[in-house]
Amino acid sequence: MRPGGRSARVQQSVHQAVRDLEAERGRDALTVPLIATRAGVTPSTIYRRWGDLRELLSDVAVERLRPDAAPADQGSLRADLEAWIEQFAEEMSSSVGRTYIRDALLGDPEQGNAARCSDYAAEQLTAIGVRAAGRGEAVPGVEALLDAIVAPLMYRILFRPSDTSAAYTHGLVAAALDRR
Amino acid sequence: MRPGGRSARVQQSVHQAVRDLEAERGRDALTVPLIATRAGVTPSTIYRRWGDLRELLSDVAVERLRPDAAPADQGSLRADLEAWIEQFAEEMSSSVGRTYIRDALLGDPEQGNAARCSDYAAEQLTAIGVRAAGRGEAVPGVEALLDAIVAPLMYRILFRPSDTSAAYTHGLVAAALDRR
DNA sequence: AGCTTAACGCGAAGAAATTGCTTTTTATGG
DNA sequence: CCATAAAAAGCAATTTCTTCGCGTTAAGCT
Repeated sequence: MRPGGRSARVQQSVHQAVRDLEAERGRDALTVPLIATRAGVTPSTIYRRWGDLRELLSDVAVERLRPDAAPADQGSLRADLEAWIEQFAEEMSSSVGRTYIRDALLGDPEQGNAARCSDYAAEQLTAIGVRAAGRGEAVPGVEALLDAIVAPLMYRILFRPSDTSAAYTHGLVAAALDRR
Repeated sequence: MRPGGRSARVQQSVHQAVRDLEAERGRDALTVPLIATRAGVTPSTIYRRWGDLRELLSDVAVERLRPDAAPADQGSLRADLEAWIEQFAEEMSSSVGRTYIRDALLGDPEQGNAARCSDYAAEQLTAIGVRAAGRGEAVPGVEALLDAIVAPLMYRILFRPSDTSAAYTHGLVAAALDRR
């Protein structure tokens, strides 16, 4: 592996080309030759590095799913969770959000990219949990929060076009915190 | 749409070809022309009917994910749920199971096939619930069961290569039933 | 039975994927 | 600091897949 120099430039310009073309022509119009041309690279370079279009899109999708800020402090564990999951739901259930999730899941035989998505959520929840513990609040484990809050939401988004409103997500938070 | 006659035969032979070739050469070796030849059909027929390989694989995957029997009666709601989710987890977390889930999810812009997967689980849970209600047991709603039992399991399978053992799934059942 | 038209077959044209070979460039060790 | 081994990218030819127009077949309907 060569992390720097030309390789880095190629990766960057290819990723940028994907983002640009996605915005310009829509995701379904993306092809490897098209991306390669825009990035100033030959198609074989992309095929050799990423394998196929799906894996490339998967990489780009994971980057876009990375949270850009720490979860906001609302003063209490419950409020922090409610605010975070509400925003999370909004992003993920949108048309683009769903597409990114699916892309991240698909082009990824080794499950690595999907795991990174879950790690992002876990990191955010951990930050919320640490802050709450600092306040002296009782905090469920991250696993429990993933199971009770993130998983039901993602299941709905992926499998069932159904309610993902704040009313619903807040209910998930309540169920997670009010458990015996 | 023409459900019968030649169309039905084509669909059947194409689906059969997918299953056969999948077993013979592995899923990654599948291509539209290969499937078409095996099915005794021209490639353009497949492209016209299914659009692309992903949608075809999605259709086949959903069929294979359809439960083949009603959930077994273990004498109580808790035991029924435990037995059902345990078997469900075993099937879904296997290598083939995960592949089918991903295929069903991916080749499906309209979300129809993914929804059918969820419907299968909902049907099974409903059957268990109706039986338990007949015994006079208190039964959570299907939505609650999906959120509390199915969703966490599927999230783990899709996003995090982690524990999906009976110990874990039975814990999900306990959490679902012991909720206030 | 006859009619309409959805669905399939065929073949050509165009686009994308794969691969061997060459060239460039990075990282390392003298 | 240069030499060198090897990784990564470029190039081009080949193979394979995809799309599309047009003719043919056969469901479904009256």
